[in-house]
Amino acid sequence: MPEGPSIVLAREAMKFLANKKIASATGTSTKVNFETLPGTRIKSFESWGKHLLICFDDFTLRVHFLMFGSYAVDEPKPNRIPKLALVFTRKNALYLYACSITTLSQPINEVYDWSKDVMSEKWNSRKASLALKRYPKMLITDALLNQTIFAGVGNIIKNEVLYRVGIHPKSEVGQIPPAKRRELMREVVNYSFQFLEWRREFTLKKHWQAYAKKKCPRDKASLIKEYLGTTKRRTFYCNVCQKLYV
DNA sequence: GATAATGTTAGCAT
DNA sequence: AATGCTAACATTAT
Repeated sequence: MPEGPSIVLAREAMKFLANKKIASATGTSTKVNFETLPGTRIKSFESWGKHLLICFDDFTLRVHFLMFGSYAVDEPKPNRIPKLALVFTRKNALYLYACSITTLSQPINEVYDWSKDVMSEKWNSRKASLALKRYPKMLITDALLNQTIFAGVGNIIKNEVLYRVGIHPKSEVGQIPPAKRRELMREVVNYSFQFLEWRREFTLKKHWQAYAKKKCPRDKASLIKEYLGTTKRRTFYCNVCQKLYV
């Protein structure tokens, strides 16, 4: 459930629950003030990168699904204990599972820079480029996963984007030529929105070219699978199609 | 049934 | 002090 586009889908799926009065709030989260919720209404659902934001009048619940988190609308998942269960009416409810929830007391516009979210209409690739300039030795495989630069990009998007633009994951950010860097910036957003549409149609996997693949679709050679970067994440790449800039 | 995976961070070690 | 690494968390498909 975790990458940015999936959070956008979650936000869309929950949208209709805004402005409904909460009848009960329960769950195992240790960071939620359950007793303050009944009687109130969710103002809106927002998202920033991989954060799902449940906005109330004067606070916001920030939900992060990490690797395995999930949600259910109206019908709870059987045999699962939610971190947060919001029941609105006999029919309508929201259940959040295996996620991390925190409460933000500041207005979200003071907390979040929307221009860093690749799924936001306020996304600003120029700012991301400037951020990359500040860390010229950083590997591109790490830079793409850096949520302060590319909020919402996860390991699938990272692998697919690098393959599609032909950049080797071990390339140093500062060595990528400007034209290539611009192409990368374009593809990050382009693929993320394709991800959104393909996931909506349940065909995301079908469109993977590199992620979890064994053969390069262009070269027919083997893709290399290696655990790269500071967080040692699964990385799939083709030594023929993807150019190493060092 | 073991394994590994779409992610992040607290806490310990250097 | 600052940096860096590991363990921990949690669920599901293969």
